[in-house]
Amino acid sequence: MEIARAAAGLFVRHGLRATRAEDIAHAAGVAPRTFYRYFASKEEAVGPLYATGAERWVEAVRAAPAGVPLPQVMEDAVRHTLTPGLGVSVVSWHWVRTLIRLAQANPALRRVWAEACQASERNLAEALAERLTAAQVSYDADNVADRSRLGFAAAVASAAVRTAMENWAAGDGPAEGPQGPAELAVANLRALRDFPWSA
Amino acid sequence: MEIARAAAGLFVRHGLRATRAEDIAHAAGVAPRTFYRYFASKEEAVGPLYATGAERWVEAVRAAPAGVPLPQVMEDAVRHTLTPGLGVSVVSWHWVRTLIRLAQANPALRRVWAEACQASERNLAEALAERLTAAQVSYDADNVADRSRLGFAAAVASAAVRTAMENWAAGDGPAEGPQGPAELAVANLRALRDFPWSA
DNA sequence: TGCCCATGTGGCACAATCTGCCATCTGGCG
DNA sequence: CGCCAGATGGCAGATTGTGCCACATGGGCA
Repeated sequence: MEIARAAAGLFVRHGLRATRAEDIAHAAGVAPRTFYRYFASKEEAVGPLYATGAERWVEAVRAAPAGVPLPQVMEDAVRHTLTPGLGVSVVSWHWVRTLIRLAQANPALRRVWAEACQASERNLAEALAERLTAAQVSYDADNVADRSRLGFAAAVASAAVRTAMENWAAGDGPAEGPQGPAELAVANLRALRDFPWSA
Repeated sequence: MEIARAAAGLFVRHGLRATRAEDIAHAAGVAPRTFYRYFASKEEAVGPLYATGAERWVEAVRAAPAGVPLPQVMEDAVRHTLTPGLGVSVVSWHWVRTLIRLAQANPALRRVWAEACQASERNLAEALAERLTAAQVSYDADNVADRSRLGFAAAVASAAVRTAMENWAAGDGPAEGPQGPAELAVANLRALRDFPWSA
């Protein structure tokens, strides 16, 4: 989204406080009224930026063949999405880190980040449900306990990636190697080796 | 917080859209200016309501003796906090369910809920770090991988409770028994029996 | 007692944020 | 061409959010 990039640029350059919604609209080449058709507030404008990475990850999980075991699927998806140069261009990682730090520093932005994470979590839950039915595992969408278990599995997997991103962004380490977000996330997933994903 | 209760009442009675920040302030017996000293927006006003339950849970974890194994600690804390009549009065559970549903229905409120959950997650991470050092487990707060693992553990435990609450609130089941939030959360925690909480 | 100061509160003005309503433009389609 | 659906922009106005100052309260101290 063009507006989102304009907003991110202004937030980073001039600070969140100093940039008005009108400024973002102007920078993106649209009228203020149009801006408010897409976003309810200036903070929300960067939401799509937070969301795209997560969406790509869930997409990768969704696209995996049904035969591969789920832990393997998620690990592959993580490497595919979070390794610089594969999913996202190398320079973008600087922006990602800056934006996540911005979110940690500002309550309003932190809410946007938190909501983006939970949105992708719901998205992942849907993907997992599809995999379960495709694998002919008994799953009753109307059963509270079943839904709760599935939602929890999605939350756990999402958290593996989210906390990896947050901790990487908080430090100064490189985006590649064992300190990079991809390997941190994989380490988290490995800690779940015995997690009963489908039971 | 008195203001939070007033806000919740108005949100439920008249809807989020129809209640202005000024109305909340008036209902709580304070001036609009005072309202904005405590909350940056009318949606934030119910934040404390979302936060208190989570805080009580983390507090229970923090207060547990160092000798008890962590899974047991968290399970006890869940039962203590989420069983109607113990931590929260029976009638309050109706309010809790209503407020969580409100959050699911409204983007702005959903962000507040999401942020409250992540705040309690950070809180729990701190509590876990204290437990680790108290138990003399090697833990390096300056090491990215160590911090990531700890943050992930906190996220997983938080998610167990959060998803239980969300799924319970979304349905019509009772607040007690195997379909209640306490047992749903315990079931989630049980799925983590092999999780390496401190490694 | 009188003074000072920290803290919480209210009033006022004003900037900024949203939103409803309508006008305009654009592209597809019969 | 005439028409329509969807996206955009302008404008007015309600609502939200904030800086600044004033006032009240209560606690410590000479």
